[in-house]
Amino acid sequence: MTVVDSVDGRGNSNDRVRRHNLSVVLRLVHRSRGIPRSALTRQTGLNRSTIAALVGELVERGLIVEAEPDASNQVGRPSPIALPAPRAVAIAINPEIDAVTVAVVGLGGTVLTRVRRPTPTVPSVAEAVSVAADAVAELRAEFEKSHTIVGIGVAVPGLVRARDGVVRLAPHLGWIDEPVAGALEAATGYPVRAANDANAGTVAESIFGAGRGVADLIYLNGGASGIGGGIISAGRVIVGVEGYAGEFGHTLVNTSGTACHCGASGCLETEVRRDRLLNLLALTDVDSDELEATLVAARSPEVRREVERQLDFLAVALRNAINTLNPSKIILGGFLSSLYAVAPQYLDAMVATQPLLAPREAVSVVRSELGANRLMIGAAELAFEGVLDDPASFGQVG
Amino acid sequence: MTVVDSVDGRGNSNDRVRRHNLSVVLRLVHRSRGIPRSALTRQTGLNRSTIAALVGELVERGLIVEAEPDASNQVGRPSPIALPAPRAVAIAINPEIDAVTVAVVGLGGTVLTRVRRPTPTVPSVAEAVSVAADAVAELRAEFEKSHTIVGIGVAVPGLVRARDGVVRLAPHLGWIDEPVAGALEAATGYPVRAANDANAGTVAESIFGAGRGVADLIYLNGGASGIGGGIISAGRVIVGVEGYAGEFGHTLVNTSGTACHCGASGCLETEVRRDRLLNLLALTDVDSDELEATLVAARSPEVRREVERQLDFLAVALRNAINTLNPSKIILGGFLSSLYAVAPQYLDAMVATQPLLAPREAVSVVRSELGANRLMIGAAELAFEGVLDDPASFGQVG
DNA sequence: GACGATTTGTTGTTAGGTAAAACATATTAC
DNA sequence: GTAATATGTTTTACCTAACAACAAATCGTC
Repeated sequence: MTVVDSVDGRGNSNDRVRRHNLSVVLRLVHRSRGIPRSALTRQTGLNRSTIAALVGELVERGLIVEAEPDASNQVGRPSPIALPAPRAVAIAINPEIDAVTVAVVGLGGTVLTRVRRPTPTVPSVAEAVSVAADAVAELRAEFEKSHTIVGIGVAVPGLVRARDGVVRLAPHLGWIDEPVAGALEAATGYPVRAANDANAGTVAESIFGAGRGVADLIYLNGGASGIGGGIISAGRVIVGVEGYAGEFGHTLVNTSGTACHCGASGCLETEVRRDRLLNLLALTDVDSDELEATLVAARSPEVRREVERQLDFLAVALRNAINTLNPSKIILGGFLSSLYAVAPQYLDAMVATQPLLAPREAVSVVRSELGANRLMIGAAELAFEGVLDDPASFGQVG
Repeated sequence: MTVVDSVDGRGNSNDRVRRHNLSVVLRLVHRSRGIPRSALTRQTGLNRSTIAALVGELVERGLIVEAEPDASNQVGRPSPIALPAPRAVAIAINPEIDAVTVAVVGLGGTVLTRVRRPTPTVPSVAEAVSVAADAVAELRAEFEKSHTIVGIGVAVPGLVRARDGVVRLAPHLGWIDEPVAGALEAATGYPVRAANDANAGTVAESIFGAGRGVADLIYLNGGASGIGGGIISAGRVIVGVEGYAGEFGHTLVNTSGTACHCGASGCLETEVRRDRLLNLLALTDVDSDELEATLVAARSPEVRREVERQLDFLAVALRNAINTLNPSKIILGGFLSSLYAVAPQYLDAMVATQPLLAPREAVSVVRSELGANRLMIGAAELAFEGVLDDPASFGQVG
């Protein structure tokens, strides 16, 4: 692996080195939530004196703070702990069919506030933007004095064009080719970046959840509306040419399957469905925890059959993903995580036999670790991206 | 897109900047086969004087040469053309079931010599290594005086662990867990890197073939033994955690399909097979061009039915790949390219309806452009990687 | 055919960032 | 309490790229 990246064919000028190094250090602090300066020195390979200068600048800019050393029981002079500064925050927005959720998230992935604004009906773009902008205005009033809001990230349940944040299709919201990011920018004045919700979840799990420290992973999320996912390869999110990558929900898993809203048939998300489980369990409108508890407690053979049927199809999608992407971890979220919780050995057995031997030996299936805040954290990450890429754009020195 | 990459968390020291810039410039020259210095200035964003210094060092190291300016009909002082130096070469090796092919490939992807050494039977690793080492010794004698051999790249029809070049499984050669790279290093004294043959083909098409200038693509190759592939995303090869990524041949395309040697069933490569076409056409042991010519000329409805049946299954794999990876190009090689040549509109129609609308609008299917030298060029790229990453390791200055 | 405009190569100078070395400091081990 | 160890701090030196000024080579125009 190379230290610096040359794929874009851009050269490196002198002060870009500084920017790059600031970015590297800030990212390490961001991901770690508290890391000694000595560890920064080791992990970056930079000189002690250089790290001191970089950390100094980041502190001056208000992006990180230094805390007293841990009682570490280590020989040698203790090293101060670098922490994400509480000042820098991002706003995360997640429109859904029955509500718009808005949160303030700190650097380091801490959710400071979270408000859920129910909508009477499935919101149009204008409604969702209006509700969100209202909430943003309130949060702004609350946080603006004590914090610096770097921007807004939106996690949308649909296909989002990365370049400009246009929602190409959000089937359950009924949105088609809607410039959501642009509308939110106009309504709030903040820079807005939008992405698919499962992609946001992937980033969150990758940095702060079950994927910490894993460079090659696949995240699959089962939601009320369908199945989405995301890919991290060599530590980078795979977005594809326009940002639509990760749609594992429309992988073919059943040649004789039924038609899907996407136009094809036999898709993973037509076979593996949350509502089928709810129906069998005679539940309506429950949250994830309740569904999982009921599912785990269920003893009916019909339930067991349905669980295994769904896991059979999930295994097909996993086999395809493992063979084509060779991940070291597969993280299951939403009701897929619950399905796995009910019969882990059943799925494990299929994952241990269906993919090719070499890639299957390298992979393990785990449940997601982040809870309800996953999308907020992932969306905020979109907004932090600019600061993490170029910390020198934030705050002032002197 | 960031100018420099920080995903590995390494910082940037001062002389690494120089290495990086040398690498960027060399890669541009390598990929372009002849590029004016002024274009290097524009594409890197570096200063004229800096480019002059970098090019000067690369020339001194014997990695590039400068040629007279083109008669360009442009206002202003003409800019000399930077070309890959003829001196730097790599050796490419491709073991197959009936022969071992060895080639000398120049920087810039030019195949200088190519020798095919037939083997009486399917070679064992020892036999293949011995045949290859023989050929390498001869080529070394021929080239050593006038050229500098940077190393050896091996394209293996099987799963290769990237880290150490161990062949985990080459089904048609019957190789299992064989340290091929290590054995070749011992036999030749050169550094050896090995990879899957389809991955090598992907790299070759991406740099010099149908994928030139495309950052997000999928390559699918149909060989006598099966179907392999590779992924380029954001300009980088996706290898996965151990190097096994790209095995599209074992994507499920038929729920009621037959068992595959991989242990699963309904795989793409059990349904889409070259030998079925050969049987129908009453051909044996023909090369790609003959197969394609016969296939295109065939008028029998059985042949047409089989072609369409195979394209139906191929379309499923493409749908999955398009939905999950959102590429802008899909490149078909080997007999998949021939299949496509017979009925392009048939496959295009499926690609235009089965994937999700947004990603399918962004993708086009094309045939591979590189011929028989594809694997040699891709394998050589493995060997060039070290020099391209750190040109300062090659040659001497002063 | 000469002159201006334009583009690029060349040369010398300057600014800026990191590494290295020497010293200072805080902790553990004995 | 002293030695060993690890890390923070300060100063210095080196290296790289940018910049500016000048030179050179081409095209277009009168």
